Amino acid sequence: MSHSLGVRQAQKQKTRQALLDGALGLLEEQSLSSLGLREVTRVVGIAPTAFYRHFRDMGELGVALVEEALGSLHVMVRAILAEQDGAEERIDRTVAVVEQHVRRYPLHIRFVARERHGGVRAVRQAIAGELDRFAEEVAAALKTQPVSEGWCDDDVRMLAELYVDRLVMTAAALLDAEADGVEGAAGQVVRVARRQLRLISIGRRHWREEK
Amino acid sequence: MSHSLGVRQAQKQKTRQALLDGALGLLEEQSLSSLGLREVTRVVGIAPTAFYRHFRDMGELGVALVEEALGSLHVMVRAILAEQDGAEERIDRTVAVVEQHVRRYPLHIRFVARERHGGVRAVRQAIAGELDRFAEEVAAALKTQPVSEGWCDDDVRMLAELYVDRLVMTAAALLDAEADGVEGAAGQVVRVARRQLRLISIGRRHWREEK
DNA sequence: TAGTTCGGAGAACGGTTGTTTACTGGATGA
DNA sequence: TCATCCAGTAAACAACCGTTCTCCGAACTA
Repeated sequence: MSHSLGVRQAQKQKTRQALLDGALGLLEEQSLSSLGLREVTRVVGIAPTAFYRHFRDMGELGVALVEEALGSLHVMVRAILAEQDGAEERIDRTVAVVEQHVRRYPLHIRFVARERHGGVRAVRQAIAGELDRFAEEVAAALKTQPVSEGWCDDDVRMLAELYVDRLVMTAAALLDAEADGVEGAAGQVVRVARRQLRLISIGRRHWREEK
Repeated sequence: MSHSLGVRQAQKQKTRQALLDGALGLLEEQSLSSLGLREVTRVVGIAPTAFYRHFRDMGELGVALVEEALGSLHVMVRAILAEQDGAEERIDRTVAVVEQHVRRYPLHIRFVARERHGGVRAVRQAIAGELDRFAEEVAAALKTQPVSEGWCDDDVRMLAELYVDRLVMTAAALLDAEADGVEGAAGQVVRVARRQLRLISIGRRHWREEK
């Protein structure tokens, strides 16, 4: 396999990616359900009708964007879960990774936060499903940690969901803070997020001894 | 003051409310930035041009909806904070109130969850500001509780934000669960929410003794 | 009662939308 | 080399959009 793709398919994937990128850019300042097919093709520089060669409608493009956006998030979470330090170091590292991810993929974060409860059903479901797999992955990692000894699977899962939600919310808040341009707002968000994770971590350590 | 309002103004407020209600209904299945002016007036049963007698554009109507929706949320939170029972009873009561609120004002909840990160800047800012006042109110209530002794204001505030976010997320999840129609999904959400609040509550009790 | 105010109606505007149909020309594969 | 495929083009369609301007009639005010 000297060339994994023919010229034909390579070019097709190229304009497909251009459509995704163009749409993602436009979605910085509007939501998916108001994004027009013509608007996207205009930005990409192709004829409106060419859109149909790649997606049936904007909803399908949205679902493709979900896979792209949450794929990059998966990388982020794996980077966090790989750490084996103490609780405090892990928290600092977690928030730092989130911060860096927001700076690298701001449009992805914005898209996920916006369309998670957005107006397109198929996209909402795609995000929900992906975040679900996400929580499952986090739960599996939490389970291996010594602190989780004696925890039932349901409790680990609810903790994982708490973490995932918090990470997404923090990322969105961080994005808003940077967009507002208020000096120091981002730093404030980071410091609050650290303390919130710390409080959850404390609750986790004392979970078993209560009931 | 036998009649607080003339027939004129009363009728105006009536159709204004009809516009808000009509828009809110349409917003169940789409987002604000894709909602058309004509679409709303058509549902209400008035001429498109009459819209301008009440709002400059859809963004302004959105901001008005924010005030209406979060006004009802304020009532909910006050009901929660008024309780003076033990931690466990308060958690059960909190989740119950949220559950009942979701069932009474599903469209308001949907709107807030959707437009919190939505495509209309003015509406986003209105929601953010309202949730901020919200967190402040919760923080003030938390501060009076014995558990908060020795807490600095910043820490109380970060806890309040954690609670507010959690409540909004729970309400949205509850709404989705009921919309999906899966039997028992709502109950599952409620049980998870209770345990998450319990874990946060435990973290809160052991906060001071760490660090 | 006479004059004014104003919420709403109606028609018309230029512009944009999604989608269809027919077509072109270069990559593809026998 | 030659027939086939297929990503992208071009034109046309009816439907809808936000907005302006003009007018009406009922509620107000003096």
